[in-house]
Amino acid sequence: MATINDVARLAGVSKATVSRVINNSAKVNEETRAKVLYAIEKLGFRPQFSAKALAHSKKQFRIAISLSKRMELIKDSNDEIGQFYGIILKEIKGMATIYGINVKEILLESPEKGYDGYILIGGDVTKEILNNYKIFKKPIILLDHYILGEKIDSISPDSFTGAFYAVNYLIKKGMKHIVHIHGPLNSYGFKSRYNGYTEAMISAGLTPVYYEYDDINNNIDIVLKKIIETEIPEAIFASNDMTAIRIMDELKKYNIKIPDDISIIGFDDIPRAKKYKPSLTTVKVFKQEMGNMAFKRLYELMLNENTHPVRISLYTEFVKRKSTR
Amino acid sequence: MATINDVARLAGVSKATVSRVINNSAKVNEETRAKVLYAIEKLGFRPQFSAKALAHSKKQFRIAISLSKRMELIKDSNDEIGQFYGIILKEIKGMATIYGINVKEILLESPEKGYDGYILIGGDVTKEILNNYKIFKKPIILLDHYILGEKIDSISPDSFTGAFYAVNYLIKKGMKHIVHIHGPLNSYGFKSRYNGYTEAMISAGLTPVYYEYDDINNNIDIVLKKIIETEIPEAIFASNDMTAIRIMDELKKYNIKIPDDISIIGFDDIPRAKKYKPSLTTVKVFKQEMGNMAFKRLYELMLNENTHPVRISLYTEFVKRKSTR
DNA sequence: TTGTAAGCGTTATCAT
DNA sequence: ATGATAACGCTTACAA
Repeated sequence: MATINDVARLAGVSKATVSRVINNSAKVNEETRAKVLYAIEKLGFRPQFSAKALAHSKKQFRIAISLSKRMELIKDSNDEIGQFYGIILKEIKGMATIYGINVKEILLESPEKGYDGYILIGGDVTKEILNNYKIFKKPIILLDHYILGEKIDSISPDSFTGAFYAVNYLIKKGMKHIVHIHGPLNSYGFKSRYNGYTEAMISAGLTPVYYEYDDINNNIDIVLKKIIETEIPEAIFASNDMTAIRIMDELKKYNIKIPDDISIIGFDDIPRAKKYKPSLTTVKVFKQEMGNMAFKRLYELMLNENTHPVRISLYTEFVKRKSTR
Repeated sequence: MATINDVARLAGVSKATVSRVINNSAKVNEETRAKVLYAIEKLGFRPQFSAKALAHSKKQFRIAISLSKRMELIKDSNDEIGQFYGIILKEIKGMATIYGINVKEILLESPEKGYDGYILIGGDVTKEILNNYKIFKKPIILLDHYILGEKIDSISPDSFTGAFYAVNYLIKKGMKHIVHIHGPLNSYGFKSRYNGYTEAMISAGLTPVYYEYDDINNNIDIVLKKIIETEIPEAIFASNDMTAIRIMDELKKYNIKIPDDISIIGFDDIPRAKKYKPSLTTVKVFKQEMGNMAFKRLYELMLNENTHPVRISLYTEFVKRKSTR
């Protein structure tokens, strides 16, 4: 277990010098550098991240969190943002405080230079937007999103598995006519839930039925009308809890009983899901943990640790409540 | 940025006591505990992982790495294990040395109690085997594997995307008749590559053609014969480099020219891929980084940090060499 | 250009 | 039951 001290001793220099060599943080005589490099090689030394991080802990980093225009729009009409991204945001800011790091919220569509790292939130990030951040040459995290082909660190819930098991729950209850109402599929999360639903249906020999719902126009009444006009399905699996709740609101107008006439499942487990009558069966997304991991990962990257980009999926949890049989 | 010192000061105790409260590591008077808890709450204190890890760095952990019987079997007939898992293993052991942690290799099928953490390697881990490890109640990492429905930390390459882009490369070259030779699909990695291939083919309007290859019986000659008997495809995408190399060996016997008559793509980028004539076009899996991440994640878990289980996928990289047009 | 030494936030040993 | 203090491995003023 070679430490910087061992290297220093073998190379016959001080550990400060070793540190300088490792980090290229100051001029070092070529001969000295060679000696140090040799010792590092010889001992198989690799700096320990914890020690590095600790020593850095008073360093003043600045990070930016980017939220899209669309979120700002929706924010006014309902509390979707607060119930989901709000929790994530709070965690990130909390972690930042602990680590003594400055956080600024900026508009996703207007990238601002000058931060040590960026967390881009939600499914509105496109390749084009991303490119405008890449040019800053600073670490970037996609939170609750992923873009195929982009080697950018990404943190998201395991939507596929979550959806798969939720729909399977309905199937095991003997239901066959299960429809999926989903948000825009350019959002990776929605797309994965869509895929999870599809996979569950197909492998059970059932026919998937999809309806798209646009949360900006909030056209759930129209969508639902269309669904009901043909036949009331046994269950609806919605892309997220907000949508599920709106569906239930609408269903009440038609005097359709939940869960007796129809079962509803959402996704996210926002606080409201539990309070609503009937309480909403859903797939819990670990929002706080997502925020935490996003922060930690960004912190690692800012300290140049483990820089190979990764995609992190957090396991979800099926939560049975009153909206399903 | 509250530290343990701030908490101690506010609670009017020493930081040693605060530490005892946080970790439940020793008896603490109920009143004192209450004061400390209050201070923690008030200040929003959360211990900093780096500091914790550093302080723990002399603690003697013991971890086990489990390799399957099948790997032992294959190991004799070729160097597949060394070329792929060998690199991963080496990295894990290297990290362990740095962290002063003891590593023992054990047989996957014979779980041994008494370690502080386990890394289970490869696609041979079944739910049943996993259960025998779970009862130890110690952190477990699945390396290069994932089991649907099991909430166990998992590290693997992003095989789907890797395969998708590799096959797309061939498609863009104008090829239409591309077959996939894959290993056992209970291995998550093989399954994902299979899915990536399928997705690429289907979305290009092409028909996927699959052949399974069993690396224990090493029946590549039979498989290849079957393929050629009908028609020589324009390209073969193999589940991994070892298989691709065997295919090329076999192809030479038929005097079929690579890449003129047929293009070959593998997966993994094992050292041999580069040396082989013709050098093998492949998808690079970051083996060392995988080992590194597996170790780090296990270490976190052993220190009770960030315990929510996650799936980590490492981005891959397409490497164009001479075996493709 | 290099070395000395303080300091980062925890844990753990040893007193009390 | 609690406190004082050394130690963990590294970075970074400040000195030389």
